Amino acid sequence: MSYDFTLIENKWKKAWEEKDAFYCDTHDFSRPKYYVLDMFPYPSGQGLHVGHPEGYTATDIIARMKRMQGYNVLHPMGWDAFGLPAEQFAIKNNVHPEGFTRQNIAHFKQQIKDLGFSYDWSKEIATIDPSYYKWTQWIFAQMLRHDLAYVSNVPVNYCPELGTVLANEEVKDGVSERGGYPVIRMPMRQWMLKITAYAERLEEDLSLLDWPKSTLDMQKNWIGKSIGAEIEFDLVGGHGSFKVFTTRADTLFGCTYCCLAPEHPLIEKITTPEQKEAVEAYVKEAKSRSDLARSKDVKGKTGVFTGAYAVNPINGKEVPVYVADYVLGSYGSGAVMAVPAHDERDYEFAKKHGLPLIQVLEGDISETAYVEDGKHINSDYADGLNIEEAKAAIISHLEEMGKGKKVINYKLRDWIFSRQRYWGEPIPVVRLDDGTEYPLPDDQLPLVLPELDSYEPTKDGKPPLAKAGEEWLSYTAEDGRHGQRETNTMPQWAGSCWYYIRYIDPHNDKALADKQLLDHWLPVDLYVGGAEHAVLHLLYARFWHKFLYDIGVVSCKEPFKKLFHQGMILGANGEKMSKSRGNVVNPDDIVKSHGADALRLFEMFAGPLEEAKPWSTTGLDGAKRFIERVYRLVDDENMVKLISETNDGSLDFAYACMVKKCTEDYEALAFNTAISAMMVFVNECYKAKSIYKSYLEGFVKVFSCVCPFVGEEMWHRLGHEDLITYEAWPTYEPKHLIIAKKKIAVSINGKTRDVIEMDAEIDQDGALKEASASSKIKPYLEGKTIKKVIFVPGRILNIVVA
RNA sequence: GCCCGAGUGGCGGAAUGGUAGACGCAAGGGACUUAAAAUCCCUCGGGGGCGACUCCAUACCGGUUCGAGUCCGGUCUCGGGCACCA
Repeated sequence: MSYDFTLIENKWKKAWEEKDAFYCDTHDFSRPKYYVLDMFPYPSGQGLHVGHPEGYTATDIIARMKRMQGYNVLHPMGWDAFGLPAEQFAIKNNVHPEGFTRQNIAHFKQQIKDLGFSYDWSKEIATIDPSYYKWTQWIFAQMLRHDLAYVSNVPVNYCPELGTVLANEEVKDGVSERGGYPVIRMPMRQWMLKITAYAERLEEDLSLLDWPKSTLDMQKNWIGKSIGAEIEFDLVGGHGSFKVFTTRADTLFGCTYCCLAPEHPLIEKITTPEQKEAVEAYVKEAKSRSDLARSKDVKGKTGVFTGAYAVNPINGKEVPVYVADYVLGSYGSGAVMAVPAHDERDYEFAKKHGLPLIQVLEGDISETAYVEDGKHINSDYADGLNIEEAKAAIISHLEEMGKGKKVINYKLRDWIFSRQRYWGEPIPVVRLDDGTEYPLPDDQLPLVLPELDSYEPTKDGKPPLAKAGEEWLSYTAEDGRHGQRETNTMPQWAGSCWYYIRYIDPHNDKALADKQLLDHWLPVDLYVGGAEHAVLHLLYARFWHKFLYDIGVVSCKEPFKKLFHQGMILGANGEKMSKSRGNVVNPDDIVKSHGADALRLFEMFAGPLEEAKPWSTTGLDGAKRFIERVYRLVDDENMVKLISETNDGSLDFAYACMVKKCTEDYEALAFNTAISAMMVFVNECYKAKSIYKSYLEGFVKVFSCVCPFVGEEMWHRLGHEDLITYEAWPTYEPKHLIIAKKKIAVSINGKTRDVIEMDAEIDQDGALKEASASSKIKPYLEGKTIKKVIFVPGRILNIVVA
């Protein structure tokens, strides 16, 4: 009977389900906990992609190993189910998006089960369940009560094609991240979350995390902490003052003009009548320009003179005030002091508009601004100082005058949190007739999405929920106050900000989750998902977690202790898989043709987990061939005969190596090398005269983490009634790793000239003696003097001669 | 432009500063078979030599070291992220 993967996989899939094999009793605190989490998928209409099983297999291997190591393992799965594609499907077919979404979830779930992942389905959640989004809404209401949510009429990224506003993070190069549609800037009433209030902690606590360096760097850059100074410039003629932000206060003596952003409130006031027309025209154009147009002419450096002058507080010099759109209204104070000699942008602007340069650091400024460190000149008391010294001197001088101080700025902006869509969590707020925003009391949550006749926005651009009818829209509070319900919904990110919390206690209707359980289970020990979420989801989730920490819901500062990004599975041609390239592989087909175990093994063996790896049909064949080779150990008559209850010692070394390597490599998520160690062991088994049964069992345990179906079948065939799931993780005798004879490389002046087998315990003199006797070494030593000998026990002997 | 990361056989990839190419894929040769598949054995970075051997080789240039794919400095190429953040 050869390897019939379909039979084996169906058999054990059924058995696991019947025995509820992967159920996790979260109340069992008697064993150490391990929480291993996947980024939950958006259940799209296309079903699972071969990219999904990569990360899922990685976490599944860890989950299975940890169970065998005696941990109480929480390994859940759920659905990030609100989202645009379902809404677009609903609009097109005029059906409710929920039906389509539920159908997709069912399909995903079946596909995931077919792949043998050991999820505890009793913990399953979907962000679209009212029992789930009740608590998403609750968190939002709490944020509103804590002044972290507010309404603002801000210039937003509006995407006409999608009919909604997007977060800064959702816009790339001036087009929507999803779909690539043009985005324009226009002012609109929006809900905002004050993520900026957490900027410092979001930056600082990155140091607590075991995350990929690239992701930490990306978050750091996104938060964009920058230490500098705020300096006040008075306007000539008593029109008040404005503040600028600079990280180069040391160059203040080199300031030759100032620049305001087109959005700056002072512009209207200070512009002289002669300049009025030009300034108004410039401001009007600058405001209407999209981000895309702005970013396209970075080189342009346009701007106009306002006619006003400001006083440089350090030396009383009057400098002209310009308005230019290279100054951003939303960063710092929306105004800068320009030092063209030492800032590239100011240099460009000054050259273009004929403004003077004052050099305050030694260096060449004939072609470009000089931005390196150096000695200050033309700077009065700061002459001769370097950048850091000059900064300190000038800032403290400004402080004395009351004209400046040290400040910290962040690039991070508040999060635009409302969307003009139907298929999202309704924002649980009523705008009372007196204009206040009233969060719904807890007992009125969840606020369930109302049924509508159609799902597109209204003709006059209002969100779909505006069509819900007066009965839903009109609201009267218990105290008689009246208002209108909010018709915006939350962005897709909302539900994914806290789902890892809900898995711990998914059916709780009194709280997000029981506090005692949260304290026990958080933080997540290992979180695996795509690098595309390096800033968006992972920053938002950290923000919400910190808020929940502040209001006492959770007791740890960070949600995800260790993070890992799996690399992409590329098409066989090395390009990204996509329908248009025609290189998409469907996992269902592979399960049918090669089996789930082969798919899992192939994806883990193809290369390092974090690297992008091309799909390979022959590689998949190879994976299946290895499984067959493993399976023959318990299936092929001649091999079965070799299995022995007594140990002849022939596999001691190979077994110890395999267990050690696999345990360490699994822990490090280095599955490709762990699998190669298993291959080496299996090759040894084929060479051995007998196979010690207990070694074979240990191997099957390790192997079953990657290939659970065939692993379970082999375990059964080895005579076990119980599932392999909770068997103890294999150990080995450390002494089996010690070998008596080792091959020592002998080199002369660093070049290997011979490899000699020596006693492992041999010392330098002994090794030198053996090496000198070698016919390959002798010629190199004749007539030479040995100047130095380097000996690394068990590895190398290097003889330096001259 | 700035910030990360990566460049190793025909291919995917291994190598605590210590025998470069583990393990696998592909290819070639052989065994078994009426035949095929499967399986098993052998070869498999490049040059030179009948051969024992020998020289070259981890993108490129330099450095540190007894010894560098690995550490340091510079260059090039590719991938990812940010992008007028003062």
